[in-house]
Amino acid sequence: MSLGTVSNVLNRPDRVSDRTRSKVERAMTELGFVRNESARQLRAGQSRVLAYVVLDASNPFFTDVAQGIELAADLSELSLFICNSNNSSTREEAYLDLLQQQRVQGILITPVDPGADFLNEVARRGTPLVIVDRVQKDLALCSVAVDDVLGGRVAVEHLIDRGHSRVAFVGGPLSIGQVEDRWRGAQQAWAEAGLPQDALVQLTTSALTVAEGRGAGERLAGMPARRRPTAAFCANDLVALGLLQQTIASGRRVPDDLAIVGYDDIEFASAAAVPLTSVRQPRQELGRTAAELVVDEATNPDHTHTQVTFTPELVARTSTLG
Amino acid sequence: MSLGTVSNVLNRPDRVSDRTRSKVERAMTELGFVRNESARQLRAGQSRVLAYVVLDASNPFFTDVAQGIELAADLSELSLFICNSNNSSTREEAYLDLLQQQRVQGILITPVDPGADFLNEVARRGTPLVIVDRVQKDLALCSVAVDDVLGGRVAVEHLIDRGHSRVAFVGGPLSIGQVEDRWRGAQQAWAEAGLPQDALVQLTTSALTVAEGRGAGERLAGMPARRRPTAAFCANDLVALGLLQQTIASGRRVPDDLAIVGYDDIEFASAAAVPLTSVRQPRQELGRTAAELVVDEATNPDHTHTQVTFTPELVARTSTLG
DNA sequence: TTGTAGGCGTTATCAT
DNA sequence: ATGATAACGCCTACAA
Repeated sequence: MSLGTVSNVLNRPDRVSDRTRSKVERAMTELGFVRNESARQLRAGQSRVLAYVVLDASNPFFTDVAQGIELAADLSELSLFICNSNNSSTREEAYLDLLQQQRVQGILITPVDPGADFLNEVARRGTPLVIVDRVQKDLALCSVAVDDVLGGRVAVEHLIDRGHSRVAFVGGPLSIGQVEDRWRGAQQAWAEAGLPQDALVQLTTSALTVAEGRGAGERLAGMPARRRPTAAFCANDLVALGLLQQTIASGRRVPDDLAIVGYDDIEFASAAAVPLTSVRQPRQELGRTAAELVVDEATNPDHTHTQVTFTPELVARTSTLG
Repeated sequence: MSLGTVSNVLNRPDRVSDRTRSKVERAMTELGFVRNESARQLRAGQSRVLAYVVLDASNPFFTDVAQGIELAADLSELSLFICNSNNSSTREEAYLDLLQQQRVQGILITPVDPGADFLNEVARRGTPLVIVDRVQKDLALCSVAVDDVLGGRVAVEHLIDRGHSRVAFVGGPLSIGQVEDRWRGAQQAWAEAGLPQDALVQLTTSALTVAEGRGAGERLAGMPARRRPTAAFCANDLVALGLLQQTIASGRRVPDDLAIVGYDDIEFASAAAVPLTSVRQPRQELGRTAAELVVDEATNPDHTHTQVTFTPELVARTSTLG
């Protein structure tokens, strides 16, 4: 019995006699043999792993996207590793290096900065990479995104429809592309309605978290009543939930004293103190599509880079409807 | 210029003359060279990666645990891969196989079934493994957990203190160890207060999700008023939020018509329709401690298996205090 | 059916 | 300062 035979037991069991095979198998379990994936991969040249480098693993929006990716990965019999960059460029780049070195089949990423050079660099070096939740301007990469400018528009148009003429945009930092787009959309809708520019107030937060939303609520409450907005459009649901919570806790009412629109329509939005009006993105589909694109890029020689854009949709609930 | 020199540029740059070194480095970036981690690892025998196999990536409780793990992993300069078993034993086992084969430094896992043989098997085969959020009965493994029986007790004691004498336990399936423990704790507190056994009603759900919580709310509402509990203790916050939402949506009031206690104290608990009383677990610390234990097991030859148990703490809010 | 040999990319040792 | 070489574990073509 030789080395090659053992390998055959693993890879072409039919070529091995029953007796030899069972003998080998017994030995394996007894000795606790575990295939060395590094060696296999070194020989094979590629792995059966996808990775999703996510901006914030604790934001339910991204875990839903991840679930969509998993769905598609399962169909292609690939495993998914989730890597949390936690909004840090440094961490993000470290993960990208590691994943390339591991020769994963493909990388999905919601990047801190979609303009960063090293993203294109990854693809140039041969690892398929798809941008999730951001459009890529230059067309050197695949991307799957939702039209955030449009999302910002529909949110603010809804508030205008409800009669609000003094509105706050709550979110930040603006260096986050998603935030900037939503803000731009908000401004467009505002301008088109012919409302005075200074009646759309920007309340910048330093992160898109519940805690920052609460803080914004305090700042809002501190404004003189005359200048105080009667409605707020938040850059995501976490901020909106924080704002909602702070507003109610301080004795003001939603939507009577302050109407609130969120963004993402995470599951908790409808379970909030006051069910939250929000701009829904097709989260799972975003993930599924992105995964299909990496797989295509990894396996189809005729792959062409594709930019998919989904359309967001306003879901109106009590927080604006009273 | 030979192969060995190139390797030296990468690993001991000081042994290479400046001219050669820069020449090699230039070539590398031009050609888009990427180190092959498989080959490195094959030679080195081990990797700089930890993995956390999590039960449900979309439950904020687990993402907070993961954040704790990341914190500790960073300190040891290890990367963390998050793998979502999504409550499936099959997926869980597939991930475990893959990770062992990849020779990761260590595995952290919140298992579907902490009694499963293959968990011990992993450790026996040489990959350090720590159980997170479950105690391990036999002491062959490290584990970090919270005393869920105690958690169940304090939750129900709190409700008894508030004067409730007919309480529902909402959660399931009971095959989930955490659920069973919390239910046991609830029963103990109930018995010790001398209350009639059948006044502690069990409302079983098929999963610990918001949707299941809503469903339980409907069943609760359907009970005849005489027998209907005046309070509910939910096996986790997701269920509690669903129940809360359904209760309010159907026009009943919390806590007047129904008091609710959740479990985990996730961030959304305090932002809920009615701020949720919940049993807090030290989530980040759970993760941090677990990571420290795997690292110890991986690096310290004198490592001894340790079972760490944390104590939960009741956080009383409006959903029980009115 | 079973055994043998070469090579995947990297690193460390040893010799130049 | 640089170059040659063996070894890590696995897989596969080929030989016996």
